[in-house]
Amino acid sequence: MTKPTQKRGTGCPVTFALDSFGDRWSLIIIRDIMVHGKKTYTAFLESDESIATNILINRLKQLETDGIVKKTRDPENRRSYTYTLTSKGRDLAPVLMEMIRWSGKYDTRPEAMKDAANAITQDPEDFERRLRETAP
Amino acid sequence: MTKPTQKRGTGCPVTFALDSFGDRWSLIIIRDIMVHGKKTYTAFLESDESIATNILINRLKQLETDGIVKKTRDPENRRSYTYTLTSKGRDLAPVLMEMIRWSGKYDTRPEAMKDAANAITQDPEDFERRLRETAP
DNA sequence: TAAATTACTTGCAAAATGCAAGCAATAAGG
DNA sequence: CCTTATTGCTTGCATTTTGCAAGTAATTTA
Repeated sequence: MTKPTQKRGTGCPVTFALDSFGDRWSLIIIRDIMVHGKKTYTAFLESDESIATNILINRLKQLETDGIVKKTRDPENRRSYTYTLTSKGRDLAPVLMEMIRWSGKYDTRPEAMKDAANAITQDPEDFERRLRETAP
Repeated sequence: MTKPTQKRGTGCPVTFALDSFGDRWSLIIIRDIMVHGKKTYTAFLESDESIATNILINRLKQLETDGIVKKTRDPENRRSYTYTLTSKGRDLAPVLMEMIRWSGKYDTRPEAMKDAANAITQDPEDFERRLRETAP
């Protein structure tokens, strides 16, 4: 198994956060759960950014180890697993929201999707509530 | 020169943000400017996380390209340069703050520095104002 | 009972990161 | 001024991480 990113031992909160989810993929997975309501390995694989299978499983394991994601069996289908956020994971909603706001302000590309940023501006509490419910 | 992380072409705001600063080092540099008032190449080199020289210059160039950081000559010392945040860079303050809050809640290590998280809880507006001023 | 689904694993290539050394332009000290 | 120190880099190479393509095992569906 490929090793997850090594953690740095300083007490800095920014470093702690980066060591937990500051890589190219972890927050994409968290977004897929929070924003798109995805729950399964194959659902994560189908996202626009096309993560590789080995990286995906690696990040899922790391997020599970860090207590951000929880893996349970799907009672309906014994070959499927359900990945959900823990409260530690749901508490990343504000981080995600501020990133979305920032991008909404500075992403000038035509393909930029500003809907989420606008929704946050209109009613941030409601947006956060919906993220935490792990929409949709 | 080593190439910076390649950008993904989806319109997703989370992806846009990650492509701008979602690597192991960019936010550490931004933290050093905002939280510790660092301005120079050598000051960044001296941070606890010990970034390599080639990576540092690579990230500074990328942050400059992305309009997050601005590089100017130091009028006092012609061999020195000053790296400062643009307004686009200063607008990352809320992202940094939410990361600090999250770490304040979940970093249980003895070395965890919770001062910043506590300060944010007590007076978030003031904390943000000070970050934007590029304290100290 | 054969084919499809789901969740992975494995091997290898490419890219990013990290380390150590060196270098050029200034500035400071004797 | 002439040597040494400072500042901001660059370069080469080893290590680590990422990415791609293929394959596998346990179900489940047709």
